[in-house]
Amino acid sequence: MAQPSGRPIKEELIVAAQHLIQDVGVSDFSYADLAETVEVTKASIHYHFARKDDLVAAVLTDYCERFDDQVEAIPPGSVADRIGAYAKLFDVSANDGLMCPCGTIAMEWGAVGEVSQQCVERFFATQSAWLTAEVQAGLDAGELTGEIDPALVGVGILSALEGAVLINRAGTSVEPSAIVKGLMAALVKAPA
Amino acid sequence: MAQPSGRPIKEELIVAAQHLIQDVGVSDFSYADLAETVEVTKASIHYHFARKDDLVAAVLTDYCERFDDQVEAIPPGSVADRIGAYAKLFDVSANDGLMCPCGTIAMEWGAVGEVSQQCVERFFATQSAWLTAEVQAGLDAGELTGEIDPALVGVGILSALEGAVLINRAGTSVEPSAIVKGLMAALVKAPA
DNA sequence: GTCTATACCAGGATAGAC
DNA sequence: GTCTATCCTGGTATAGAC
Repeated sequence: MAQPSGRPIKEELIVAAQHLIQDVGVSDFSYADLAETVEVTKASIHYHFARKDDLVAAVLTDYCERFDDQVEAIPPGSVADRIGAYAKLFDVSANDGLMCPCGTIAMEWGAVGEVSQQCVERFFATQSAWLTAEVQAGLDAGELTGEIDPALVGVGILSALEGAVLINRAGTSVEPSAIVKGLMAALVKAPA
Repeated sequence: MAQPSGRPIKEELIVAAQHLIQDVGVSDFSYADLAETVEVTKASIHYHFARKDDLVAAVLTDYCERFDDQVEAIPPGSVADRIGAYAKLFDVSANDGLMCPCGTIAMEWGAVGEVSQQCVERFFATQSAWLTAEVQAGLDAGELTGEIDPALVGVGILSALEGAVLINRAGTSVEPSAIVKGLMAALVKAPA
């Protein structure tokens, strides 16, 4: 992938583009912006990613992959701890106040190609499923209590996280993980 | 406001622009799009709203006002019912699958002016406060139970609603109101 | 694989007639 | 208050030299 000598420009482009997409979205970042950040010319970027949507798709693919890695790295433990750790992945402090890239795409849905869309669809489905499974495990283990529909709570936590990231850009300042903790508190059975 | 004869173009522009903003966001809608929808020329739009951000600010002001009206119209009743009715305001089926305009602005934060930003900040603060007050009322009335921090749950429900609207644009198809119902279920004390 | 230069188009905004 | 016509800028993308 990376040449023996010289920096791996393609990777640099993906990283910088991801940052821009998280900050201003797909439509509002330009090859000119990216060129300035990475210190190459627009034409060079086009060499690596002929069309803008190729770059966007590469960014999303990369993001989803690395996100999955982070989720897999969550250590075993109580469901509350695991979901707490998961929620921290969305925190403002962990992401420089930037959006989740998949969240921005959801909003700019019509502005990206099919590859990107499928990537984002899969992301939300995967995260929903992971959370649902955790909630189910919590119920099975007797760690959670009350009227709980695992699938609904799973997608609910994901929604709360995405929404929390969003409104934190607009005056709110409550970390996504704190919000989920607040919602989960009522579901966790008090230890005897 | 509206002329005795002739249609109130300014209102029409605001309504159509709001729809566009909810659909594709601020940056991705153009005066050309709007001109086509309302069947006037770009120049005419500029007569009513000299700069694009004037239009955006007008749209947001109008939206927030009408949203507040809808919230005020929620009938008295149990907290669960009231929050349920509130959540329905966000439903996909009630909004043609469109985003909450304030949600789109939160994402495109840097692309709008101060007036618009303040409007959105106030919106989230207001909604958060309303939900928090309802949760508090539910606790006071003994309707809700468990480990509940009203402020955290209030902003949590708002987050879940905004997030649910967002991910519903990307493959998910669970109504925001259903999600909130699922989260609330665990907080509501079973009737004796 | 990176550059300069440029084609091409669309967006926001303005001027000025009607 | 609406129109036609136009300006200017900035965006994506391409051609072709190095």
